Amino acid sequence: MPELPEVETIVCDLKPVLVGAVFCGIKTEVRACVLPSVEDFSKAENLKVLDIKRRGKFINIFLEKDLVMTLHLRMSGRLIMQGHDEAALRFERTRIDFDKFSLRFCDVRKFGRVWLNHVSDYEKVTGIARLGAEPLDPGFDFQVFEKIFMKKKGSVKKLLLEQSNIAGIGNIYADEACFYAGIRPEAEIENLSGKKLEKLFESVVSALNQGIRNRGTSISDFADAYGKMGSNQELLYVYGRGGNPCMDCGEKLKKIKLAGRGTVYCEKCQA
DNA sequence: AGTGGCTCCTGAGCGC
DNA sequence: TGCGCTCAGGAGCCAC
Repeated sequence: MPELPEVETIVCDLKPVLVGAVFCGIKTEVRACVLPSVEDFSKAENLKVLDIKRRGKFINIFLEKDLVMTLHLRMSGRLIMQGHDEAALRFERTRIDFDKFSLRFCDVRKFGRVWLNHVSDYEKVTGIARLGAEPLDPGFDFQVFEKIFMKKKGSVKKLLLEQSNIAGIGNIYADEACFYAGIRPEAEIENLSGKKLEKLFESVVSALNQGIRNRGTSISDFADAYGKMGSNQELLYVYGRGGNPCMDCGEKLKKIKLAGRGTVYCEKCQA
């Protein structure tokens, strides 16, 4: 599923091609996923793309006339550049046409969303306004991290997954970060020592950066803007490996359900 | 106010 | 071979 590193990969791929392109129209087979409505997007026709930026797992495409197109891939979304005349891709739900190419939004589960809003209210409408810290910002240091989790209650994993704390972490990188840090996902955050919390901070940042370096984790659905797989799945220690031996100690990895998500950890390495 | 659980959705994988 | 069941889960929403 696309998390911060996957979305970052797509945005970096798209940026050089998309900036300066002209929006020509949108077509969809899932009307409920295009907001406020397909018809509403006609007001953006013939407008030029000024910039594209990631925020958490959201993609924001800034257009002329203070309009913003926002996309969220949710669980199974892909965003792939194609020529106008190329056939629809597998599970293609929505196509966003620009003058020189078309962006195909493929999404098995139809959870993905595309919005068009004015810059003055896009953050509120899309939920971006509720996002917490951006973990790749230069200002995101341990002091910031510590402050976020101070006075918070609940399991480490649950808090990492809440987008209002830190934006962009999903199930894969939450499990991996917990493994790096040697912390059990179900550990209560208030019981962590300062040293452990610092280790968790470093682990979160390095798990995300490793994902970006490897152009994302392609477990089942993810592909970059050119339709190519990432390679980070080859470097995962725990996610998706329940029942297999721990790569560090050989112990059988444990799989549980936590915060409603499949969760894998090593009972020996993660105290 | 905060939280747990339900909901959206469909393909893959499995047992029989 | 094919049917039906279970699982995967990001995030909004609602009941308590």
